[in-house]
Amino acid sequence: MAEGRPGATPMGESLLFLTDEQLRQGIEAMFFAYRGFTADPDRILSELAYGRAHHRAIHFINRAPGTTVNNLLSILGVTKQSLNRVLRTLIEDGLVESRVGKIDKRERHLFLTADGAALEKTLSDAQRARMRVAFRDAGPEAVAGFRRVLEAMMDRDMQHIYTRLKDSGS
Amino acid sequence: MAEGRPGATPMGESLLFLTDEQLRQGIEAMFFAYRGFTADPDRILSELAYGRAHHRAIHFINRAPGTTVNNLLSILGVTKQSLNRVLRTLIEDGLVESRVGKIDKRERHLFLTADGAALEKTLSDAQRARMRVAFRDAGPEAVAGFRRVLEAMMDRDMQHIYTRLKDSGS
DNA sequence: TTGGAATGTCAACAACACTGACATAAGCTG
DNA sequence: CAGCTTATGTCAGTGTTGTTGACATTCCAA
Repeated sequence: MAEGRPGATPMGESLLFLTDEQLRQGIEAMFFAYRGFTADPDRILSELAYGRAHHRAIHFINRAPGTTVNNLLSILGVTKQSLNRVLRTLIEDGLVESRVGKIDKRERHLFLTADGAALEKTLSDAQRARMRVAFRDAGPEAVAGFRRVLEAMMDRDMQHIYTRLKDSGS
Repeated sequence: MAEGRPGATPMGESLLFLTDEQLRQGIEAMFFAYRGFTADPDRILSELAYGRAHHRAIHFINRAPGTTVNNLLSILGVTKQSLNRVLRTLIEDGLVESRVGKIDKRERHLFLTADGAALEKTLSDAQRARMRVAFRDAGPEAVAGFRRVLEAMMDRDMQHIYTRLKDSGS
């Protein structure tokens, strides 16, 4: 989207939202909001001896059941060792099931068990509740803008992954 | 989930943006965007043997020069031990100066040195550059919505801190 | 059969958070 | 002044999450 009224003055009227001060406020808003964003799930997880990494794994396994380990790695952007530590505990605890691939037997396909799905629901209910309040308070146009800015802030790879997930879920 | 029809929805026009699917997309957008948000500073910091915690300290000391340790603690939301570890290295490396309070000598007031200010500029230039592109691509209305949603997502305490900082900086 | 891909595992390490305990200095209150 | 509180710093231990590097296993494909 290359914008830019051809004839308008450069600083005329409305590039105010691009001043360093405005950008800094955006940065701080991201920082404080992310804390709120993770606060509710974090509280639940800490009582279960799990952390954010477990939440993320559970979230995306729920979102794309049967996903392979490699696919999950590219979504989460961590090393396989790091993910493996988390997956191992989730599998040991009976929240995640790992099935050997039928076509390619090297691959492991990941699924939530009933217990895993229950925890996922608990976590995402809490996180969605906050998001719902924020969305409702801000209104639909604000939500559209929120998503537009966030999407533009992602790395290109993440944009693709995000879009792919988004389209698969609707 | 069969939805769609813009005109005749059960909830009266437009509460579509509050469906679970929409909320989940918002959640994933936050997750992926935050990765992008921290990516550029993280790259710079990793070459200097610093981490995100150092960045946050530097950012807020720059934002509120002379702030006390306790004030910084409430902004960052970590324990004093955690913050102290970071501050100690920054002071040792000559990026931050700690001055005993004149009125209350128990307090330490924190300032960036010239070197500290230089690093702050490097980091915030990188982070602002990405934010600027995202803001420009999304447009002013989207930016306003972005900020409205983020603000509504914060914990109440953080809303107050955020607002106070915002008003002090403009 | 050989090479490479996917996965898993072990070890070591670092950043960053936590709790708990204790020390010091300074301010405040009775 | 004595005693309590506050602000800060420090030490020790622990946990989660990330990293590298090395190596083994399995299995597909050329």
